[in-house]
Amino acid sequence: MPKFFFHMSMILSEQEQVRRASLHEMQQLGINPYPPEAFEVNTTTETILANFKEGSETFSHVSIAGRIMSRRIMGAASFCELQDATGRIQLYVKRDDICPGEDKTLYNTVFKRLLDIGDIIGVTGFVFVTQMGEISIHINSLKVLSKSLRPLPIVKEKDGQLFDAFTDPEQRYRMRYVDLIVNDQVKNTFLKRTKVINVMRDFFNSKGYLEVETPILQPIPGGAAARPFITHHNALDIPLYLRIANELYLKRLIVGGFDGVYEFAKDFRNEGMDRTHNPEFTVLEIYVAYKDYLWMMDFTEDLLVNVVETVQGNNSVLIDGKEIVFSKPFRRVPILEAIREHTGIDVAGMDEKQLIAVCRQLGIEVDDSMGKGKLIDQIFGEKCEHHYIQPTFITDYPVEMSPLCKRHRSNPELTERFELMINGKEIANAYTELNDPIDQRMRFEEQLRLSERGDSEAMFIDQDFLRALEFGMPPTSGMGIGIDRLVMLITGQTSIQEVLFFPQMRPEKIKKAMSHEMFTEIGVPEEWARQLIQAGYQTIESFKNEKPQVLQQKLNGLRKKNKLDIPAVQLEEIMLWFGNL
RNA sequence: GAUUCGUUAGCUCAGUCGGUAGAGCAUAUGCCUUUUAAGCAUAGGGUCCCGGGUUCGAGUCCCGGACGGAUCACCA
Repeated sequence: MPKFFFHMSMILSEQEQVRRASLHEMQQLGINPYPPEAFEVNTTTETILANFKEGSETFSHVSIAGRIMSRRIMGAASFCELQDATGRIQLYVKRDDICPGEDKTLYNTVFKRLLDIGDIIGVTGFVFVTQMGEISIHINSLKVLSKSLRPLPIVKEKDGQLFDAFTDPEQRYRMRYVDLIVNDQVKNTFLKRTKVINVMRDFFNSKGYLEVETPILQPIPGGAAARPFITHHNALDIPLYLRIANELYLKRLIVGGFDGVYEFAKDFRNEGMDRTHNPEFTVLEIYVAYKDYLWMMDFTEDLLVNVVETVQGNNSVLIDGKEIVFSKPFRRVPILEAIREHTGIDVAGMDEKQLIAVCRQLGIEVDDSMGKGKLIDQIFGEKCEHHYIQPTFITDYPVEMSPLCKRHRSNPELTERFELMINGKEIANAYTELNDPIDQRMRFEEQLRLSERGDSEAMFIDQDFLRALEFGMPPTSGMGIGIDRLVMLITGQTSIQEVLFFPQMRPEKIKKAMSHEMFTEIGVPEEWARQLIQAGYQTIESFKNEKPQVLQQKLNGLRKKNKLDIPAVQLEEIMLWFGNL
């Protein structure tokens, strides 16, 4: 239980009050609006709509449950739309069919008056086609399964055009449950997300690689360059960090003798939030022993072609009006060549001073904390990255940028690394992993020097990881894919919040509705205290500063408006309350 | 963080020159046995984001603030 108790007198809108009254009336009629027993469902709207043929007996006894999404009441017969997990179907509700006896309460009172849009019901009946040609269920029983106390936004649709759409991103993300109920496409995005992950998992399992779990709480946040979240473990009295990557743990498992390990991991980075960044995000990382980054490029191509073909049904996706085609082989471009291609400058072999000069020449901002690696990264990011729309492997990054990556077999200034760029953004990152423990230690120490220069993202030294490498890690290739960004790409979404069920939001401002007790304490009768809250006096201050005459007018106005069955308030009473302040 | 736009009924949105706050849907009531975003009719529903200021008078003008969107910059 949370430690916080909000003492609030809830101010309900008219519609919420009506729904609570309906709930109460149902209970008076002996109907449990939240029954405990299971309701047997024997089909789905999707199954019916896909398979019903007029005249067939297949759907003559259906039992189905879902949420009421619209109602058209026409007297002794009505139509309403029921939405289940698979879609919507129209119900035809005829009074004498759901109320075969004398008692017509279930139809006249419960269905027509006490049920609302948003309520969850279970029905049985038979499927037929209306005169308008719509496949519908003619129901013969109806059971209330859950009463909804808040009105849903009502979104309507005709020929693909939406009316009164629920589109405010803040509302949609904060109340994703509502978004999922009323915005049909939203569900599809998340179904695709799960499908992407399942296809990847199947692909890895079919190769015999092992899905593993590694620590989220880490004493040293390693494996990437980023600012971590920090927390504290009470029993050990040490700081712990939420992981920014799981790379170093997966490599320990390769040391331990597994041939291939992978993890769909939540990583956490204490950085800015925008349409491509959420503080927690999902990354797939996979490590395979006895392979190199060239092998990993082929593997990544196979993986992504497989994912896109399975999820999309073809080999392309459409995003920002651009068609992106996934077919082997993807283009491969060394980073220095990419820079030469887009700037005309050959930065190979340049030292820090020369690189800074190049950045200045190209109008790229630099600062003192930047080393060679970061400068080159900056040039690539500014001048090249956005050009790579079709899947392209950018390879052979400078050694300073990649402290966990093995030096290039033909040039020790470079590393055996690739990033996969799609639609101008990085989707995957992979190395021939550095397994030389002495080189690894030197690279960490270089990071430490960067850190001392003020690079807050430089890596920490993980002594246990170095110890593991010293026992010997087989040559290994590793690869990571940002799952959220991959899903954005495949679903054509341009913001990460659209592919996360519950993106991080600024805490909601809870409007402090003060309790009416603070007014009763100074002698205001209960009923008037409630009216004061409604009149907008939410603090004693605002109340105290009001003129007694104004208060009297407002309260008696509310008395008339709300048809209160109490005598009008007198000025003397109000003066008495003020006296008690 | 910068720029810019926005915040009005349960929802989607109008609101002119500063002068009694509006529409559609939703809700309530009445009528109605196959309707198609909306069956017909009537009614109720507002802290115009918050706080100051100008003014006889502010949803509207000015200042400050909160929250959100979009764009840009940094990180996956």
